Amino acid sequence: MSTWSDYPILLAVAETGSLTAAGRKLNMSQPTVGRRIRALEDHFGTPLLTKENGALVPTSFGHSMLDHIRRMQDEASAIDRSSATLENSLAGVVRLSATEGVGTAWLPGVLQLFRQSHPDILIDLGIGFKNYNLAQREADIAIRWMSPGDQNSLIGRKVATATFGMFASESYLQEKGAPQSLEDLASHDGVMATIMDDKQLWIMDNNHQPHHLPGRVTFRTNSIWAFDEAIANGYGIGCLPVFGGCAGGHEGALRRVLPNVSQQEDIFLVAHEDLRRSARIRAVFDFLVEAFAQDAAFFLNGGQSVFQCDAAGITCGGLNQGKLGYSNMPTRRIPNAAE
Amino acid sequence: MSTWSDYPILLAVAETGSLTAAGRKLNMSQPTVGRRIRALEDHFGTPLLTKENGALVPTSFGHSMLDHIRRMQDEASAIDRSSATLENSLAGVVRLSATEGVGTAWLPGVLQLFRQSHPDILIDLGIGFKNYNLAQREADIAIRWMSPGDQNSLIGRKVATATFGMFASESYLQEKGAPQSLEDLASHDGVMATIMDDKQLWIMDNNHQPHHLPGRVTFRTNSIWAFDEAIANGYGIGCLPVFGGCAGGHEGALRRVLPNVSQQEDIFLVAHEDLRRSARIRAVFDFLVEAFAQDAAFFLNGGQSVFQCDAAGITCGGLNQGKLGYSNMPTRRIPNAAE
DNA sequence: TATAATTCTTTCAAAAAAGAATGAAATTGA
DNA sequence: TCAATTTCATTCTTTTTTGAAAGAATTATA
Repeated sequence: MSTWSDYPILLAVAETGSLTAAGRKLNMSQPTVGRRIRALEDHFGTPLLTKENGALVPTSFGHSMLDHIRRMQDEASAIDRSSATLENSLAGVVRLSATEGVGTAWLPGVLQLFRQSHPDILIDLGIGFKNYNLAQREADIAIRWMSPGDQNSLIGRKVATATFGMFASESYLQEKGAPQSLEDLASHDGVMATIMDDKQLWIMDNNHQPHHLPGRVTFRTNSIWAFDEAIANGYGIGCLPVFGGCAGGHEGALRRVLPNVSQQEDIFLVAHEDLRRSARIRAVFDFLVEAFAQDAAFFLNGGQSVFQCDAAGITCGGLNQGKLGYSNMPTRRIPNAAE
Repeated sequence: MSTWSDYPILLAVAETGSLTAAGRKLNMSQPTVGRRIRALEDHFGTPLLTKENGALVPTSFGHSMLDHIRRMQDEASAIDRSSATLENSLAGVVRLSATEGVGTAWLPGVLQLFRQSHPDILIDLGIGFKNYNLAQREADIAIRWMSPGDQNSLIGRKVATATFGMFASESYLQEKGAPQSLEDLASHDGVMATIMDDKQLWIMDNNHQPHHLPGRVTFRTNSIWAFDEAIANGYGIGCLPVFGGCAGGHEGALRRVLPNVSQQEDIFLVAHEDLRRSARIRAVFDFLVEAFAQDAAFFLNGGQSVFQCDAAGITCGGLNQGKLGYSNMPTRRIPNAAE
């Protein structure tokens, strides 16, 4: 038998640094992973991985081998993608990836609406800081803060513009007072989030570099919820989206400071070119484009989402869904950030 | 488990057109091949092969899949090649590919000499019309009539120039007489061989196109031995290399016609760039370069090979091997071509 | 330093895949 | 048209591979 099936295993071990983690990732037992690696090493007569500081690291030959394996994987992914376009039914799984804020606060409710017209499409929503690899089909569609550029035949579409403002808790303001100008920020505490890929969340200048940074950073996280909690608990001033869902958990407790200072970021819907021909993926994509368009004011100015307040219907698949609120908004939050 | 190991199986079936032949090629049983293909088809939910005129032919999706699989195979081959360069010992197998003429008449004796200094290198000699794919490592070194050009990172080295002349049998000449000029060939019978890749073996003009073709072609083959036999049996005039080994089987029975007409073709030694670093492959390569150089006159003018007649020694691996003839020249030939 | 936790190796029973052999279907050639 | 050959499907047995569990080694933590 060919050694090809062992290659993705080697790749997983190299990426995770352990046999156990690779096994988890590949849904196979750790002994099997170990055996397959050893089989490869026996076949090539040379070690492929060595233990370095407790982690398994590729040897020199292992590295050169992995270069080739990654290119093999690109091709294998292309096969998987093109197979997805074969089936033109409006049934099956569509994997969606989104950042925490939009993904948890806005998406589930909106997609509830989608289910009405497409009951056989199962949405698999991956939330997280991790950028799911669309080329490898870890996700079919991603909602991102950045355009994909021209890389990897990804297509990106700007679907909304979100406004960010500066917020602090009542308790913080009582203690330190509110800044009256951008310059005042230098004498304030700041809470930072690194949720948008690698960008820090703060006021940006025209070159997309943060400026008027706070005098002291008191908390840093990659979770929008922990971020939110930290601000609410008086850690300092933070830059939050004005739209309800994510900053809204403590909307009552938070005060906007420097209300004329705001920051705008575009939201993109990203998918792989190959998948445009898949009926069900296209259905989700088109629905989301429409949904974002309908809720443009929500992202831009905050307030109520049209989907949340029964104010409007959204057409989906040609059918006007009528006025439809939703009830499964997430209510439970991650506990206090200080825990 | 991943489907990767099924990909080369699909490739083999697509290339051979049958499960049985693919099984032979891959050293696996026909039922297994069939099962793996079906597993792939189940996985992708679509047929990959259909039966057309008795042969298995890829479907449209199968075709697009095979494109990717071929690129995967290029990478897998690169892994195999680079693994060959790891091991720097002068032991192991070196796969050589050569055309019938040089491969059977000249090579075995020459390599006998090589064995003296490198007893642990096993030469695996593949003779045949088929051009072994060096990129896929079907062979490590090939002796060819054509330079590889710049394709596939192959390196080619011109090692000899062989002279071809026109030959016919005594019996043919008695019946039809000998041509006195190239123009006379138009009224003669010709025997054609297509042994040099796709080139026909005949007198070439400056553009490497055959000209002064015979009035009638009486026999055509891709075997130099059948070719040789056909000429000896009076089928007509043929273009043969002047060097002993291959035309030499009937040297006594053949007469050269138009002795001032000759044709020269270069012989190339070809290997993959990646394999230059392999000690044992390099040893064979360098030895052959030297051997061809020593026997330049043999290929150019015919007569005795220096290796056959104890006339000279050849240095190999820095050691002068001294005068060494060899005894295992092939004596048995393929039987009469008419059989 | 000792304890806990994690990761890898080994062993053994269970599951999966492979090959051999037989039979059916299709193709080729007379 | 029929026999001969080739190719593919099916069945059964053997072999290989896998996962679970328990033990050893290493790393992290108190």
